[in-house]
Formats: sequence, C-alpha cells, structure tokens
Amino acid sequence: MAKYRNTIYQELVLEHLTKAGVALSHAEIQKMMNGSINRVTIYRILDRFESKGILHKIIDGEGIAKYALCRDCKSTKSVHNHNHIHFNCTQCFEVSCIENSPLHFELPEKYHVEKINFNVMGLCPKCIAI
Amino acid sequence: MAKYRNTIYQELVLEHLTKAGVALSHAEIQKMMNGSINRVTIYRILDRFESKGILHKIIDGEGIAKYALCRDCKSTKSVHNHNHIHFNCTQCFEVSCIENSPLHFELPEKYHVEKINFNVMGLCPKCIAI
DNA sequence: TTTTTAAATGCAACAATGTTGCATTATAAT
DNA sequence: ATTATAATGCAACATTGTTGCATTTAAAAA
Repeated sequence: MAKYRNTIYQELVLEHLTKAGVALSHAEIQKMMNGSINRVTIYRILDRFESKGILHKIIDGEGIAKYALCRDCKSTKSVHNHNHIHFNCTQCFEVSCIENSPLHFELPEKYHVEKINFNVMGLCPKCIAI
Repeated sequence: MAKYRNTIYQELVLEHLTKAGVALSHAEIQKMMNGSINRVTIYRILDRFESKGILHKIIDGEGIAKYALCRDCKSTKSVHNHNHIHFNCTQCFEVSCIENSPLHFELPEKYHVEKINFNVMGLCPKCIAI
C-alpha cells in the first residue's frame, strides 16, 4: 500500500505555494482556497508536506508559522538544510528565503547545535522601491 | 503626572525574571504566580516592560513568545540592541541570550535591515551534561 | 471491472494564546 | 484629604492549532 495519495487539495496548496514564491501562513492559504476546504485539512496537508520534505516551516519574527517550498535546500545537498536567512518585510509582511547569502555564527563550545531559525526583519526591495 | 506606577505584581514579575536568568514565557510566569494574578495583567505588565526597555521579547523556535531582561543590550551601547543569538534547548526548552558570541550575516544590498530574531536550537550545556 | 484497504477529508469539540472594552482599585501627585 | 489616572480584574472575543471519530475516496488487489 502506498504511504501517500494524490488529491486535488494537496495539488492546490502546492500550486498556491509555487505561484506565491514566498512563504505562506495557514491563514493566507486558507483565504486563497476561498473556504472550499476545511481548516483542519490544510493543517494536515502542511504537516504531511513538511514530513515529506517538500516544504519547510518557518516561524517568522512575529511568531507566525509560514511554509515555503524547499528549493536549494533540497537540490544542492544530500541532507536537507534550512539554515538560511528568512527575510521578513515589516511593511508587506512577506517572508522569503535568502538561500545564497553568507551567514556565520559561533557559540561557546559547550553548546550542541541542531538547527537554526534566523529571521531578519526590515524592508524588502519591493517596499523600498515604493 | 507620572507615566508609570510601582505595583507588587510588577515587582514580582521582575523578580521571577531576574531569578530565572533565562527567558520566560507568559505561561511560565503565570504558573510562578500561582493564580494570584489575572492573565491579562501579566500580558500588560510584559508589554509595559518591553516598551520601557527593561526586557525584550523573543519569539523562540517554536513560535512561543519569551521575555528576557535586558543586560548587555542596555548597558554597553547607547542604543538598545537585541541582535544577539538566542539559544533554545530542545530538551529542557530553556531560552537564553548569548550576548557575546560572534554573528555575521549579509543580505543582497536591496534589503534594508531593521532587526533580527535569531534562534539556535540544540542542547544546552546543562542537558549535554546529563 | 469490482472489491478492498487505509489515506485523506469533514466536522465537532477542545486547549492555548493573545486582545479589547469597561468597571473597579490603588498609586502618587496636588 | 482629594483627585487624576495608571494598573488591575473580568467577561467576551478572535486566532491558532490539535484530537477523535465518522465519512469519503485514491489506488492497490482481486
């Protein structure tokens, strides 16, 4: 028996995330679906996608969970890696992955690092231009 | 007229945060107060303390808001600065400020940075030792 | 094709987190 | 002692997220 099945709703969620190009919250996705789908189902689709490794969850600077498609994190390395900067625009509230910018940090050696969640808040290029 | 007033509850919250030495969530503080104070009041005390600049709010890796006293961020610079690493232990769930460790990142120049929220998840020294 | 199985969805209920309006209490200035 | 208003309590509400159970449906097996 297959572990997963294809459904219209899953394809729709994937389509919205692809078109958006930025990370989307549960609420934003729900709006895009125009009430045609139960809230709980969206939560479950997002959870499933996360465990399948096709998207990653970002807690943004306000504590809102947002989901973004895995791109470079999936293609360039054998191991999944989401340790890149997430940029949170304080004006349009868009969250996007900045995957190829340098990031370096150190901790006292007694700490063991597992993963990071790095949000940089400010104005995105679009909002600066306005 | 004074802008702020001293109250027992405010002193208690401050005391708990000082003793803890780590960032505390609203729920944790509420437990420490043993139901002697209304939930809403705690929210308001924390908001007030934040705007007074005596503590800063951290959104941890799970999206939980935690509050930590301002130490180095206040004393060493004229401008408030919370751009340090926050370490989130995935075992004991403690969140602590790592104020003197190097952190460097860059963004494409079209971005304007205002502030950051950087959570590093892993095992803290206490939990590694166990 | 039809049958079967279990994955996916819907719905109701619940818990946690956070906010707002308004009445009441209490700090501190007058 | 009086007074202004900051701080608190309480009720109500919104949002976010989870769980259990019944129903539907995708896809493997017959």
